[in-house]
Amino acid sequence: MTNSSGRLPRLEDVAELAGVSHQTVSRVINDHPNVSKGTRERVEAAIAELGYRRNTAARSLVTRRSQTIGVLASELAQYGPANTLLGVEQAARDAGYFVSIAALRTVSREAILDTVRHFLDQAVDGIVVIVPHSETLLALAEVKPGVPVVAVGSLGNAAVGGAMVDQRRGAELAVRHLVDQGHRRIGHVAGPQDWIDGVARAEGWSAALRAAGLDDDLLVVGDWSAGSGYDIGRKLAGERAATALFVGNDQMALGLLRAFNEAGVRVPQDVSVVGFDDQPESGYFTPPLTTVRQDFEELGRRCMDIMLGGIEGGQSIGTTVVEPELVVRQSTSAPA
Amino acid sequence: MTNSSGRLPRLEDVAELAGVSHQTVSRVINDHPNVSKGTRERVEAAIAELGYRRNTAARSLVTRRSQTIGVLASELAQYGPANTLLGVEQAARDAGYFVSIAALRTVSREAILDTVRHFLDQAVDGIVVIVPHSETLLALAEVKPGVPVVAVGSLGNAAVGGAMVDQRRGAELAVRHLVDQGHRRIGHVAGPQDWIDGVARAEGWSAALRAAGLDDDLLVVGDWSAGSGYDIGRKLAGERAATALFVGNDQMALGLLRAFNEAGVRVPQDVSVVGFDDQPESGYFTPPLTTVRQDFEELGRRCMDIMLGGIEGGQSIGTTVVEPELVVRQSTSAPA
DNA sequence: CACTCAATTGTGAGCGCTAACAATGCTGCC
DNA sequence: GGCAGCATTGTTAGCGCTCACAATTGAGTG
Repeated sequence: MTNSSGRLPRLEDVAELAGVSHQTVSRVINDHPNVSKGTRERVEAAIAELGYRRNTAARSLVTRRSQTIGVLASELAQYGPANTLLGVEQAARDAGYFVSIAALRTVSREAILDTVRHFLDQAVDGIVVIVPHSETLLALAEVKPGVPVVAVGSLGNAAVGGAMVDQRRGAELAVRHLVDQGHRRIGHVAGPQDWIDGVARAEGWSAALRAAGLDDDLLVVGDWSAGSGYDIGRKLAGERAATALFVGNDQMALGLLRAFNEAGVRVPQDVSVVGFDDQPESGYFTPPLTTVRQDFEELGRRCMDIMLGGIEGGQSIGTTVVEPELVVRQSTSAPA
Repeated sequence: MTNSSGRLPRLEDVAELAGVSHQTVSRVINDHPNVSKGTRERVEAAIAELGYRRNTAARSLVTRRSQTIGVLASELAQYGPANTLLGVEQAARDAGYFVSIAALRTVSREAILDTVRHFLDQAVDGIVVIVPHSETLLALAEVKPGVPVVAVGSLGNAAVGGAMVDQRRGAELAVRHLVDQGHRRIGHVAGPQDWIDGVARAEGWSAALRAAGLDDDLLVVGDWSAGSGYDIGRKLAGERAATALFVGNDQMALGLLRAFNEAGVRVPQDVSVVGFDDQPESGYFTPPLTTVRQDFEELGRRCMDIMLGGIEGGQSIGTTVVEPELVVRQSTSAPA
């Protein structure tokens, strides 16, 4: 810990103190096999005494690796992406990687390419993309970053790894729950159709209905926000075409609940509502929301598993799917 | 763009193509003054032709700067911290810095010191701390990172810069609004008292009440979660001591609203409720929530202003305060 | 006892860049 | 015309590390 020279200690200083060459110290730090036990202990003692820490810049200059993962994200203020980031960060740091982030303010091909370049300037060892728009994959296909890329929320492709929650399965869970309760007219308040999840949930809803021999003609599209859920809710309260609604996310469901409450439509007596995500607040809506839970942190962790496989192995990049889970609360019941 | 050798181009390659020395190229990249117009243009053309990008590792090896800001955060899944991060990221990237993050899973002196070390390994040029616990500042005082540190949510101290929203002022805004409407018994559902904001809002509430000649004896402490708001709401619904409640954040207010609804306590007719934060959903609660808005992104941006001042100037580190704003909706009215 | 072979340790070069200094060319001025 | 003084460009060294290879040691073998 004592630092007489005012300069940070380097390999050479440790070597001198331990009475070995700098190369031997390097071997100790990097866990190379051929170092005798005694030497290793002497070196480790010297490292501890000087409080030596390896200079990352020098290391990455020669190895051409930065021990850094770049996370390219949009919508970071949202529950899902934020928790995915948390999962990625945890797994990355556990694996000895730094995590660099860049938030996309607008999602466009240009912005994505720009940010990838930003990361390449930093010589990241891999890029995790948390941008749930469909066009992301297209933009990614265009750039050849030369490092592994894993896209969250997609199955990826030959060049890009993927980690996703099975959205169609989640939609199916929600619809089946409603069908089981006796509903026959089940509508869907979808997310924007340029979002991967927006499309997947709508498809899942549609497929599950058709599998049950029911019509899938009651579809409205929102923008994920509580505000759009509110607007749609006002409209739907007037029509009353469906006895149950599968809503694309919990926030829209919140707005919808608010609109129904204002309009005197009772949930679940008049209309049943199922959300998607299971945010921490969803159990405290009025009424508490039946919804589909996604484990975002797990998603982030899996994402890093794939990434590490891609970095270390170098072989073709993988894919993983996380299963969603239905959480039944009080916003659903049998139709009147 | 053509890359014949398979290796990334470096300074030397650009120099050769432009017919100058590598040092001149370096000067062009770094915007040094004494380069003739013609040379500069020739070099820039060569850079464009080769698609040259500076090697960050080599640069930071010699300059001892990484152009990276470390963000040490906890509770990143929450609305406030997430948006603060967004503001920091934007300002940092605009200023040409990379942003490295580390999330704290548990807040403790040890964990904070550990993470600071993690950042020092990376040779960050500055550290932004988004950890709203009171003990954070204490832990930070202990470590001498050798780089500027800015703590969000505090005024900092001699060694640590600060950027905060004026919490006491926000609490005052809320209380004054209730007093103006005629309330005389105004309770507070506080956040945890080991959080800076939890304490500051409670103090602000207390001070504003006493300034109005009212009692500040109705205080309950929650943990920020909707669940704790719900539990407290059930208890309060039975007591009915206050005609108005200032709740520490919007999530607890949501839980409280839920409990009141279940218990048949009408808001605002029976009890008025004010929240804090103004999350995007708060306008869609039942009823829409009167609350105090904090501009977290602005907070993050200001934070980086101070940071940049500390890095470039090197002089004593600054402080900034962002003003909160009252947003009146439908959860408050005159007492019955 | 000389020789091979493996285990361990050391030596030298160089990753790509910037800082410090040296060299060059050009202007103006006495 | 010669020389100071500035603008511009080049040269050299070295940041701290890892890699490739060389050197040394010691054990095992015929």
